[in-house]
Amino acid sequence: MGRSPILNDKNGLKKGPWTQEEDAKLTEYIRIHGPGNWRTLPTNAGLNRCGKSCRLRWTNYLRPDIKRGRFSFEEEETIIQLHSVVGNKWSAIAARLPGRTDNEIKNYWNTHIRKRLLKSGIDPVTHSPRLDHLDLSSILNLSNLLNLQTLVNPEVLKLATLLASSSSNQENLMSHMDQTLTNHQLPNGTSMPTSLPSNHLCQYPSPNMNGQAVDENLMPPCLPDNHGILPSQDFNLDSVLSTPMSSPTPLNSSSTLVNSSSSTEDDRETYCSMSKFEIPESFEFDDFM
DNA sequence: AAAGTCTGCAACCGCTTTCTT
DNA sequence: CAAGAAAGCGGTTGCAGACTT
Repeated sequence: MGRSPILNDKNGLKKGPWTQEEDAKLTEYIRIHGPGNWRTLPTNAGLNRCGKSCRLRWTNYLRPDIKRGRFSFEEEETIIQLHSVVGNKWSAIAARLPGRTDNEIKNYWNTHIRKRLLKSGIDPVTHSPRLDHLDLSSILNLSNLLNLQTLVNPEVLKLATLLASSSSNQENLMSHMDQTLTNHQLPNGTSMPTSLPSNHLCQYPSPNMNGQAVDENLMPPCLPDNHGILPSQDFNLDSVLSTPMSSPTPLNSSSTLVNSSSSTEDDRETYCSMSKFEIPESFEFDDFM
């Protein structure tokens, strides 16, 4: 694993993977002088590296408080939950996971969690179910797992059931579901946008309330605008975010709703995370950041 | 067994924010 | 207050090893 073999930049500074000798020099120097002043550190420590590279090596790898190895279930839960609130703010997430670096969390997200969410039919950007990426049996599974009766119009689920048991025309169904959702009053009192892109059925209220198709790449990272996540009055985000996670953090637990017989272990974990984390209506993203 | 492909992750890049003078 | 330096951050790259054909 790692980077290209030894390369030198135009200033003659070494790039690429660190050797044990370099690690030892850096560690020893910081042990004596402490971290900081990264510009002069390489010279003082006898390293032919740029300060930035030294800082990165220290913060991401050599720091003594870094926890290495597999992410625990609780850590993974926390990452998913926090990501649903702050998006790709890896440093903010890392601040709540003692011993984990933002880089490590980012990598873990991109290589493990993101894929698993996609596989489970959940959009890793919005944390909403993606009906366009699910077969209908998955939709039904998903609704059971998430206790989605509160999120999705029962008629939609009924339609999905019907279609799952027959081979009806899927396009017609989606069109019908669209219309159904449009008329559906949301549990928090708001209404569906008048025209919702059919491929974003569960992201309501839609990020684009004008009813135009929404390019998910242009969407902001999952702001707490109820993209399929409903507010909970008794949820206190501050208490969650201000508490570094040293033990399992039971948020707003509804994990008992998870149907243990209807999905894989991985899927259950993912759905469990999705169902446990709820955002208060009064949540202010700016305050958190 | 060899070749090709996929995966994981350390490290780099470049932009933004914060600090210092 | 402005400018430059330092630090922070998120996105991306590219290699080694694992896996598949």
